[in-house]
Amino acid sequence: MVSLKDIAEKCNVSVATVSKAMNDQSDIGKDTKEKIRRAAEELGYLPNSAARMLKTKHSNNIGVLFTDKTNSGLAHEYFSSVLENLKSQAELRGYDITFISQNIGNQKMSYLEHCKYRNYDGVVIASVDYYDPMVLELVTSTLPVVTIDHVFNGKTAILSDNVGAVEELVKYIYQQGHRKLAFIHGEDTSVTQKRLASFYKTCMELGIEVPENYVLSALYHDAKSTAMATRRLLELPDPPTCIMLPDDFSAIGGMNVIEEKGLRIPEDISVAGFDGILLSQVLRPKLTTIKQDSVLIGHEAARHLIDWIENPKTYLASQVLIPGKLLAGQTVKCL
Amino acid sequence: MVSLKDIAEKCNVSVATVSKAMNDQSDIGKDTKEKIRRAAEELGYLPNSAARMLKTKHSNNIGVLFTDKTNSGLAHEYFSSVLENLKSQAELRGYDITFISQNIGNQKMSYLEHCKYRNYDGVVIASVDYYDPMVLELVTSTLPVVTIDHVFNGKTAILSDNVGAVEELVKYIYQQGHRKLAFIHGEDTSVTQKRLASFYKTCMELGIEVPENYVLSALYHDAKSTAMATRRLLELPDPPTCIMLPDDFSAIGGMNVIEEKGLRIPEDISVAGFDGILLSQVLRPKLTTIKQDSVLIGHEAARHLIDWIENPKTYLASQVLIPGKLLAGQTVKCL
DNA sequence: ATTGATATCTTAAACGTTTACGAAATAATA
DNA sequence: TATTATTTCGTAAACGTTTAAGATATCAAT
Repeated sequence: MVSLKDIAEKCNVSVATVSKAMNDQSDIGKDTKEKIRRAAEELGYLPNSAARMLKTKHSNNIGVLFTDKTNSGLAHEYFSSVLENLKSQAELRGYDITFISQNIGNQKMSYLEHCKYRNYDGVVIASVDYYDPMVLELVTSTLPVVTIDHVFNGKTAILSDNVGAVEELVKYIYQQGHRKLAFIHGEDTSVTQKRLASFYKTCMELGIEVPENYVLSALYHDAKSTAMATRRLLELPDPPTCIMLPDDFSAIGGMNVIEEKGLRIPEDISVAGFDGILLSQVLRPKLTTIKQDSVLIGHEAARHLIDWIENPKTYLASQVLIPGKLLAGQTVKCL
Repeated sequence: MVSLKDIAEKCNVSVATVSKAMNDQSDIGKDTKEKIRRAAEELGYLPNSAARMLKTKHSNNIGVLFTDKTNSGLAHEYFSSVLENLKSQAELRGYDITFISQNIGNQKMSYLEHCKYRNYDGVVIASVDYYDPMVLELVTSTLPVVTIDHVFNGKTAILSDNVGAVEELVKYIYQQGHRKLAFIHGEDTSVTQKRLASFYKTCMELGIEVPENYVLSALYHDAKSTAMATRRLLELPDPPTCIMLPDDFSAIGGMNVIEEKGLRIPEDISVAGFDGILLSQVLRPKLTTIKQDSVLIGHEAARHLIDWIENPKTYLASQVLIPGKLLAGQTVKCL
């Protein structure tokens, strides 16, 4: 490996001069800078991140914590899209992305310890168990942390506007004439709580009564459990005219049940999804859903984190609300 | 940060002793080892990866090259699953995973340069343009490299058995009585070429003639283009009785077209997918497809790469064929 | 008692950078 | 001309490890 020393010898200058020349410091003459840069080019010089990291204490590397404990994680199109865009934006700003894990070499360590070991400049957390003590340890550290769809005190959070989205969706369904609205939600998370609260609140504002048995629990990204919940709704003595399903993928489970019962969507019963993944726009009938802006969410996560990293003194942690967008498909009938 | 030096002072030994104790070297006494370990624990010692990397030249870090140039990439369930399982297996073996990009800090660099800069111990490549000069540069380097679904000389490749899979699928369809088999393939890649060749070969062996207009080109993971291709097939004077579609997701496009034409699957026409993603098992009718074992592929990629990294002298690059599995659904009718 | 082997620890250099500080040369100012 | 400022470069230490080589002490064997 060719190092600064090799360049220094070739140019008859000191190593310090070479270092400063490569970093474009102001105290090196213009012509020597030229000379050094040319020599570096010729020799095929590449800086050594380890040495640099050892001195400067920063790594140009951000850690991401994604887990797949639930059936979400990387397999979920929403999160993989967030990750993809986080990655591309980070790359533009000159940062690498590596997954935070729990052991390196043969040494077990906590998430935070991993971050310190690798000298990550910052961390983004998404799709994890936010009540895991190890996650807690991480977010209570002094590292710049941005979380997605969950807020922690003193850290910035990028939040898909679930409250606004559900409100918009409910109002849209109301406008189509529906008054008997059911809601199947996913497992209990802060996101679920927001959606559910927004559902109740909007219904109340619109003067819709929501029978207790119109609200059921299923699992995100799980066709089977929403199929079961949907069946329960259909067998009700007074079934709803429209069902809001946990997400676009699990919606398929619900739609299957409906069609197996000989009912037609949306003529006999309406449904709506959530997420706005590619799938939703390809299904027939096209799914009415809310598109979560995973592209912007990924970008903003990277942007905020790197702003924080690079201006730790002036950066103010905040909550960034990313609006969703109603995709009116064909699954909600106008009564 | 607490370093070896701090421990050394506390224990009245030299830094070297501490280092060797922590690395469980044989030339340190049992009781001093104990003492040092305890002190390390008490002080909350964490090794510094940068310093370690600087000396040892290895990083316990592997680079992965995934791109999203096509509409595949991370958004594709197959690849995200491969990545997920690559990640989990690498973690078990004590390696971190970071994405290979093209610029760090404000410095543009090639993939290979990135790898050298970060001292990656090895690289896995998947879902990229394998003819990109920068990719070529990477695979012709001396780094341990394992590629997925593409083979390079001297490197190990983890290959989903596309040839065997297509053969199995075609034979299955043949057994169901079909003789007029159409094939819509994705964009031209080595995977596509294998599938296509296997399709032709198997058909020939079975004595099936394949009219030229039964083989059409579309795009992977793109419902619209396969919809178009499917339409072309349906409008043929002598249409096929079964259509093999590029993959499970794009299959939806084809199935939509068929149903829009008033035809029923599989009563009027049969279809088959490829990939075996979750979606395929949730569609109604359930899709007949080939499941690519993305879990094993991810695991094997990690296993081979790390074996290579840890035994560079004895490791022999090879090609690992991972069999697929026929998932017989309901979309291929028994004639 | 001398030698050699073994076990345990230390010394010191090295990895490739960055950076505070100082030195020398040159230019500007009084 | 003498002084001060400016520009440009070098010295040397530091970051936290690892490791070859050496040192010391212990112990067994001759």
